[in-house]
Amino acid sequence: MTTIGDVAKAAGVSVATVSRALRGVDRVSPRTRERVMAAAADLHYVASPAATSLVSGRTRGIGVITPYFSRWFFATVITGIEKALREEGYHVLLCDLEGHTFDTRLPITQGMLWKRADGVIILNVPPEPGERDLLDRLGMPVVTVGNRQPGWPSVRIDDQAAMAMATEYAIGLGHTRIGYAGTVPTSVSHLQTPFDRRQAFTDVMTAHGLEVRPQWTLRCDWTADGAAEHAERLFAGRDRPTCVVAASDEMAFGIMSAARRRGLDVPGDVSVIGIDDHVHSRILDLTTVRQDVEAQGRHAGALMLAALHGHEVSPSHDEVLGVELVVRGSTAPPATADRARPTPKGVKTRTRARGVSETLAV
Amino acid sequence: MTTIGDVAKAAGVSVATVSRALRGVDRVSPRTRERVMAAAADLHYVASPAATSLVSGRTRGIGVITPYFSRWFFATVITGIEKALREEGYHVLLCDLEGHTFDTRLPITQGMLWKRADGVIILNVPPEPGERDLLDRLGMPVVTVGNRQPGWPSVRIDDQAAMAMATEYAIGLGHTRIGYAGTVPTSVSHLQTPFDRRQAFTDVMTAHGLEVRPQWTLRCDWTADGAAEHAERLFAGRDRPTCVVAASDEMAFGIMSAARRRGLDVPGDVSVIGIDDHVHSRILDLTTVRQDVEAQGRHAGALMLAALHGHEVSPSHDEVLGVELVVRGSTAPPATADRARPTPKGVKTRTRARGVSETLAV
DNA sequence: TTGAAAGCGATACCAA
DNA sequence: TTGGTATCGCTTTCAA
Repeated sequence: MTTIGDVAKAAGVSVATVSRALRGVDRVSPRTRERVMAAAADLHYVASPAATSLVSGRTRGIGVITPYFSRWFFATVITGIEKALREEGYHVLLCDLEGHTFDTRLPITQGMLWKRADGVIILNVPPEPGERDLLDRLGMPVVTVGNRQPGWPSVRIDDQAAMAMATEYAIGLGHTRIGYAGTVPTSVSHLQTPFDRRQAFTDVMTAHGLEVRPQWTLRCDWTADGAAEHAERLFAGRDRPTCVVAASDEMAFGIMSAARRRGLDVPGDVSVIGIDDHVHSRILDLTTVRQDVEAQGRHAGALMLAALHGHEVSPSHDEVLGVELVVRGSTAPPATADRARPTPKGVKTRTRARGVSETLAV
Repeated sequence: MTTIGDVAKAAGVSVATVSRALRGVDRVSPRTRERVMAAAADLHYVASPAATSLVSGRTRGIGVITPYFSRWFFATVITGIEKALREEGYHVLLCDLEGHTFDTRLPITQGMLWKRADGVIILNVPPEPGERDLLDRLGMPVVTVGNRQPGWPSVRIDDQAAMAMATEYAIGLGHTRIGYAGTVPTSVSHLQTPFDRRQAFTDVMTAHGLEVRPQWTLRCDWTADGAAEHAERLFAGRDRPTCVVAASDEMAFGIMSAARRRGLDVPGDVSVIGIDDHVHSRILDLTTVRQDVEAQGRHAGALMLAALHGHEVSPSHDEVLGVELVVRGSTAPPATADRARPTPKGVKTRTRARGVSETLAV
């Protein structure tokens, strides 16, 4: 393993000069620098991050905490984060919480990530109290994605607005018998996204004088399989909704599948709408409210870099990316409703939603 | 930031003793250890990985190189890796190659990963020559997933066997007009999985005296969208196959979608079969050849840990996990064929394939 | 512009 | 069983 000393020897200068020359800072004569660079290249020299980190205090690593790495949404956010960070020579330390409860997390996150990272990006999970303490104590920059946490800047969409858009669209088609998928898990009732989306659904329904029927609310986890299972039971009954609004596209996939398995036509017998615009939503012809997931990751990364570069990032910074309705073939007016306002299948309509409410001040 | 010195002072011992007590190695009197532990806990002491790494030479980080980590397969493998490594206190450094060509990769992988990691796990991509050099020079353990590379142990499935299983099944149903999706990208023609699967398809077809028609071979990338686009063109013609074998489930999704969009019934007019058993394959009722993706990640992680613990891991170690046929509703005998060997839709058949050909010797 | 030397925070060897 | 100390590889004053 070649060290800075080897390079110094080869270039005939001191290690201090090598350090300065290689980092491009400070004054070093062009000729000296050239010699140093040549020697370093020759020897395949790469500075030891451990040594650099020990003296400088920074690691060039950013911890990313995610509830489920393998789910499309999270993996895509992280892709965005990684791309943004890589440009500046930072890298991602992955911390997947899958399979851990609120209680068993701390040891994982603790020594595992802290002290190895210069900052942390937290996806969609609220911090455990011990983690908050730790982060406050360490004073490292934190950015959240997908939800707001007091004291930390965030990047997200407006979950309520997104769900309102989906629900309004369903109602606008003439549906009155509307089911819902995406309840708040009782084990982690503090998850903002499930809570906000359900809230918005209920609010919009109520505002239109429509009833939210408990028996039409699928109490499933946020997976396609889970939704399919619950939806099959729903569709088995005689008294079923003409439309189901799902809080995520993956659940919507499950619902469409269950409907067809029960011999129901989508959208003829039942309409389905989701939120996300998952990578498979186009081919499955799902009407949805689109969010740019990778962009959220990129923005979070940029925010982190800004903080790392010493730019002031306000804890109240709240970057809300826009969403848009993407009408596809899984929705239609209800079979029995009057067709005063038909939206012909196949015509793609796009509606812009709220834009960025506050932009990154770099 | 509390250091080992602070703990030593608080416990009234030397730093050397603190180091020994905390790591649990060496002999330290129980009473001393207790005092040290108490002091450390009190001060929220966590050893600096940088300092530890500088002197010990190890980082407890494992680099994971992946072509696209937001794709289901890769994200799932990485989940498995992360779980295995975390148990032993190792963590994952992500290196996504997406958007990089063979030529622009080295700088990314170079200083970014090397020297920060104790080992590297490479998913499905062959190493760039410079990377091979680097890895050989550094002499760090390497494990590959998804394909074999000379000199490095691997974890994978038998791609040829998997594709043979799919193709045989299609032929066994009576199909003779069979299309294929999953060609080898010309830009990276050395990718083993695409190559092997296509090879096996061709071999099996030939062995049965069946023709592989170029116009029925979809030259698409390995995404659902790409496959859908190409498949729509295929299904637009009059002369179309009665079955399409896809080298991945995601492509199969696209093909099913395209067929239905063209008014064709699946499996009535065209059967579709894939490889993977993607998380959505069950709800989409896709017949496929199942592989345990997360297990591949876990095994790769275990292999890496074994190497790190100094156990001998042979470079020729080749761990081949079994696959199994999962029959669902996307396949049926061709409409025009004689139905001598019908496989009733809805009856799930599972066939065990080759098992692990060699197991990890720890 | 360059070099010498003092840390950064741990580990591990050698004494005690 | 414990403590002193050299050492890991680099950055960063402070002098020259």
